[in-house]
Amino acid sequence: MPSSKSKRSPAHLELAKFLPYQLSTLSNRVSSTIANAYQDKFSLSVTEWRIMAVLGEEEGLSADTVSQRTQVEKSLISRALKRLIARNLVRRDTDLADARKHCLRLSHTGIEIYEQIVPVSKQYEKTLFGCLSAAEKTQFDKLINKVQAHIQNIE
Amino acid sequence: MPSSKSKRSPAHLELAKFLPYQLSTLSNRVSSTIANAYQDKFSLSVTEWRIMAVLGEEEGLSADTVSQRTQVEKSLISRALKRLIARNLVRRDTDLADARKHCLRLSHTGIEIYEQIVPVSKQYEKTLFGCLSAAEKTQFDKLINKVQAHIQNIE
DNA sequence: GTAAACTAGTTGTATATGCAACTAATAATA
DNA sequence: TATTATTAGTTGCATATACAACTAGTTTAC
Repeated sequence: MPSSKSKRSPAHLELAKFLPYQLSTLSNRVSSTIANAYQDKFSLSVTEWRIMAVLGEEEGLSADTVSQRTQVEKSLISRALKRLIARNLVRRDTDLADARKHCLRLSHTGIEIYEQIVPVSKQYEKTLFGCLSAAEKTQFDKLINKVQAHIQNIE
Repeated sequence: MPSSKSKRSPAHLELAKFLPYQLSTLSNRVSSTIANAYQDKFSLSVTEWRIMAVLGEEEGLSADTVSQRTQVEKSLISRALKRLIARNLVRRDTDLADARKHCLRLSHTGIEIYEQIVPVSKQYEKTLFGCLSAAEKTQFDKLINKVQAHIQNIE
């Protein structure tokens, strides 16, 4: 005997419980909030800021490496770098060993800006994820990383 | 006495532990994988599919409601609807009570396509998040919803 | 050592996106 | 019942994005 409570449709998707959807709407909300802040306060796009964040962690990377680290398309990196260099936030030197490559680093001004942005970023993280306890935050991070690694594997 | 192990920079951001960044890269990876699948198999963009998913759950919604449910900008909804209606996947009738509003629902063809996509979506969720146990999945969902609600509150 | 294959980065171009201005319909107020 | 304010939806436009083609430099293999 079939269930008395039939579904709306034979195959049915509950969007509210569909992880890719949940993940995407949360991520979009977080990203756009932060993007607005970077734009308003520092006139930087998220891509531009990500490049700076990566270079703030490690100097002398190539554009290609930055692209891999940030998960941003290399053409976007190229155009974003053009703007950052024009604004004198990033320095670019040609690699002595391989003339195709460039060594990227934050300029003096870039470092100053970077150091202004870092606490702002941290504050946003605190505000947006402030409802999570330290344990929950760790848990969240662990889950994200687990899925991240898993997807990287199956690709 | 200062710590013997000084940081690279006074204010420093570890991107690998920065939740907004982690969330964004994971979400982008998941979304683009699924977007490619929808495009290849059904010639639907993610926005188009989301509209169908929402209408598959509830009929007769207005474009505005669809916009709120999907978290997609109303101009994008408008353009995506134009394509869906042109392809005869969605029907649009003018609301009898309020001539500004339209009642949207999946067409007969739309329902057929919907029912083809749902299992594909579910399979993608299973594949992409397959590394998580049922408990972890629940936990992940709970954390996402908690943050989601929190952000909605502070906005 | 030269041709072919590969890699780093840039640019062309088509499409996606999102804000703001707009039209049309309705509701609220005087 | 005019006048104004709101709301639903569309469209204009500027910018963002992404793929693919391209240039230039380097490596590999014959």
